[in-house]
Amino acid sequence: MATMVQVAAMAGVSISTVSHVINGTRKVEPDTRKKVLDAIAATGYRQDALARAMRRSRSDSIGIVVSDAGEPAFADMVHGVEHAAAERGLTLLLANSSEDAEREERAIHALLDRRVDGLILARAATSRPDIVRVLATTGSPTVLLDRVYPDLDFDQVAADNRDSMRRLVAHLASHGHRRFCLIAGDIRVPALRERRDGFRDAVRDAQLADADQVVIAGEDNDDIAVAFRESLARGEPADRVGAVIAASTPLAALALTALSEAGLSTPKDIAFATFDGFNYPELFEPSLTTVVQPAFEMGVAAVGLLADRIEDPDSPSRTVRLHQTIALRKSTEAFVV
Amino acid sequence: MATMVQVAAMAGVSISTVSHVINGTRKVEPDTRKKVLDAIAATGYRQDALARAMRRSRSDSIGIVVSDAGEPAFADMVHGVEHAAAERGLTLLLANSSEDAEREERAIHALLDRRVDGLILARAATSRPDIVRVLATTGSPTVLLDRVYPDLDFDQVAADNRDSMRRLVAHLASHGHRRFCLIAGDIRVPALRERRDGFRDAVRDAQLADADQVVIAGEDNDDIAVAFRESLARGEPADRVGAVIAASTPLAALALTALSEAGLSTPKDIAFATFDGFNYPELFEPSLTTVVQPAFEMGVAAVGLLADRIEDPDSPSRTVRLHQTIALRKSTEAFVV
DNA sequence: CTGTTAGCGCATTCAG
DNA sequence: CTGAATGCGCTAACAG
Repeated sequence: MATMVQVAAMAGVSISTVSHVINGTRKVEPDTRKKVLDAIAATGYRQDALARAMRRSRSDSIGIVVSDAGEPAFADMVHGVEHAAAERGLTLLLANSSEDAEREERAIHALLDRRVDGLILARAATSRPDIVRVLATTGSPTVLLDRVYPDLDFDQVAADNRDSMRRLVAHLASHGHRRFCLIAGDIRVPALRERRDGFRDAVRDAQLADADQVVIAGEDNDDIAVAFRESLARGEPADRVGAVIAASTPLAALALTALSEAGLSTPKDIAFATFDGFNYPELFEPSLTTVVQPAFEMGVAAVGLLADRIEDPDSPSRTVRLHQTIALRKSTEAFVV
Repeated sequence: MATMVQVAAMAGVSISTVSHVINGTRKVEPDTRKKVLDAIAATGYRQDALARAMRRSRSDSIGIVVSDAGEPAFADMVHGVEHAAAERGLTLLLANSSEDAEREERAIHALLDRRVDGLILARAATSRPDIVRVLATTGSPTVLLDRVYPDLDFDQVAADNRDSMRRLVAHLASHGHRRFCLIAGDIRVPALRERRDGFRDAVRDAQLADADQVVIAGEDNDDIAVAFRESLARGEPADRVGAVIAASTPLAALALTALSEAGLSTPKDIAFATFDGFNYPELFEPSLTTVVQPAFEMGVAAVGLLADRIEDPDSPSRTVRLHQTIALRKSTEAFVV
């Protein structure tokens, strides 16, 4: 690859002039400017991003670490981040943590060591508290995405999980459902914990009997599946006043499998709703009532906060909560009262 | 952040010694070694990947560009690439092209400008031929993934699309199906073109009447949907000897929607099979017969070829074809003959 | 076994 | 309006 030196030689100018025409960083005579541009075209010169970043101590790139960019919700967040980053001329470096603390740590360090200007982080369920402390002490601009921690002094972006769950359950309760089974999942994940809390809020609001509600939480999805099957076997929460709510897509998959095995059909025997949902929800039979994250917008918002933080490292940190919409579909269609 | 100079100062040694203990690149007295290690721990020193890459002209990182890491098949390929890259101590930089030629080009350049050691590329349908020429002339180690071009002199990894389609159709034909509708999609995409060709092979092999076969190809999925609906309206290829085959996941989604609108049920009225498939295939009713790419293994293989290429830039290029398995499920369950 | 030194390619003072 | 010179943090000769 050609370097500035060769371009400068060919154009008969100094490398400093070349640098300035490339970056538009000072006035240069149209003639010399043209000579430089021609030389660039002739040599196929490209700026070396590494050398440039090293000299400027700034790379115009940001990193994002998510547990799995293949999960629909994260995929959309990544799309939003890409969109917003491109708009600001930032290159995006993406890494998966696979929901594993060690891989998460490696990914963060790999990104930091490459001198990204900032980091967007959707922490793994088992994420070590240390990692976030490191970020704080080194002062690397960081925004926490989707999985947010209220006690941490970071910029954060998430959906209004608690309120959405509350609204969902309130809606179902207002249509006569009195008995719920919430498959809450791994409540070490803040989003899932928030959804669980929203469920409790709603139960209280609607004055449902606590004894009629089942909440299944746990770290291992296989255990959760077992617990759910047992719950179904005990006859909870059927009887046509029951509803099952899955707090995430993997949990929904597990729940639907168990329901089908138990010979229960939706919404005839039991109502069903989920958060996040599947790639092609319209293809499911019945179509599933789903609380949808504004994932793309969350990604955009994260980049916005990050860019501001990079520009002004000392401003107070902000948390953005985005509204989730509830798509009511057939799986919770009101039974005849 | 601390630099080598500070570590060296604290340890009372030269920076060259620091470098050597970090990289284990020459013998150093256990005592001094310990002093250096202590200083590193005390300062929280981390190697600057940029400076190191610049000096070594090698970054120990590779880039991958796919149309959308959120698509299940690509997500799995990315997982495979990550796995194999981590195993070799390579950092992975991932970018989406969103099936857009311009964004693809930007992504490739962003990666190249950051001096990745090599590139894995699943080209967009509209990918400009130039881009690949640039890669060839600059000699950047590159492997083409999933979407391969037999006339190009690159290392390539793909599934045996043509043969898999041939086997699938042969199977269906042997169970009595005589009339097919292949939703082939955008045959500018090599994988889709190969599948189309495999279909033709099978029709010839089984001596099916050409006039009974429908192949719908096109660049725009909406147009394809319209064409498919019209085909169904004409009564093709129903009558319980018909089968619909979708050549990719988005095409399957479109096909299933149209079938359901037309009031046709599977497999009672019509058989259905697809390539790649959905995230949770077991949740579909009926379960769908699917030709599954060995996506993870394809990712692993791509990294293998790339690492070899980086090591030996002048070896002849290789193409790896991986076998696809056909998961037979209810959607093609044999009707009673 | 360890230290000194010359760049990698670039942005940026400081002089002219 | 332009050029010369310095150093970002690091590795790899080279010299002791």
